[in-house]
Amino acid sequence: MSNNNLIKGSLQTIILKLLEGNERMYGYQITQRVKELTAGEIKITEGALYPALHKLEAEGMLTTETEQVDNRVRKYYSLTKDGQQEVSTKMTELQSFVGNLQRILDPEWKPGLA
Amino acid sequence: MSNNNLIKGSLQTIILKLLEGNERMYGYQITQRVKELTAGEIKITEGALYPALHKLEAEGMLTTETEQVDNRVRKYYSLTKDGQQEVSTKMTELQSFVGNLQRILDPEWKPGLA
DNA sequence: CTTTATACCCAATTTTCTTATGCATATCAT
DNA sequence: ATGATATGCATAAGAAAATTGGGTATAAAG
Repeated sequence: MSNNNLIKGSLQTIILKLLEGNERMYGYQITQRVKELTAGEIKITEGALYPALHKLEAEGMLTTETEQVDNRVRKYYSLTKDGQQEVSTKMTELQSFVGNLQRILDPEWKPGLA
Repeated sequence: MSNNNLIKGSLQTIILKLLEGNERMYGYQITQRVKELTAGEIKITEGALYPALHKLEAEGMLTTETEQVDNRVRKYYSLTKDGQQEVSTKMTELQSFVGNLQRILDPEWKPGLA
């Protein structure tokens, strides 16, 4: 788990969005899913992930259930009702931000044209 | 200059890219240009901008020339040769990151289809 | 004469991430 | 058997990059 960079603040959105599509996931699984979806280009570090998960749980966005698998502990996270709301909010914000970013960085850019 | 959200990590890229298209710009002008390009949705705070400009200058990406305009000081920033190189690097990194972000957040997304 | 705009700057604090650990089990290769 | 890799959780020190809230100064507008 190491070297990425760029756009602090998108980790929460990533976590919430993945959980929206998966009912429940555990931490390690999230790191693997992100690695898989980005062909290894984005690696969520555990030092970033677990504090983020704990924070989201503390804020009432996630609930947890712990299970024993092969003598190892697994902590599953699921969206709460508030969490489901928050996915939409965060996604809107992020997509809006990315749109604005494109408008600044690429004057030719129009939505819908790559 | 106040309340936005989400720009962590992209400010340097924004500054460099704007300067690439403008020969030289001064700080206040950058804040106005960004506001204009994003219909007021992204506002660069001065507390973020000036430290970023100074850092880029210290790193040799920018050079400055100060001018007197209407008894007010203006500090113009221009890209150095290293700075021009850096624009490409940073743009590639950012576009790559945004692509990966889309792949995580929107499984339907394909490059070139919005 | 106060607000708004122009124009620069800094310091304290907060948020978020990196880096480096620590613990524990299981599997695989040597 | 033993050391590396994988699975799985977690925390702590520090860096990086913002936010927030000042400060200085001129000029125009109300």
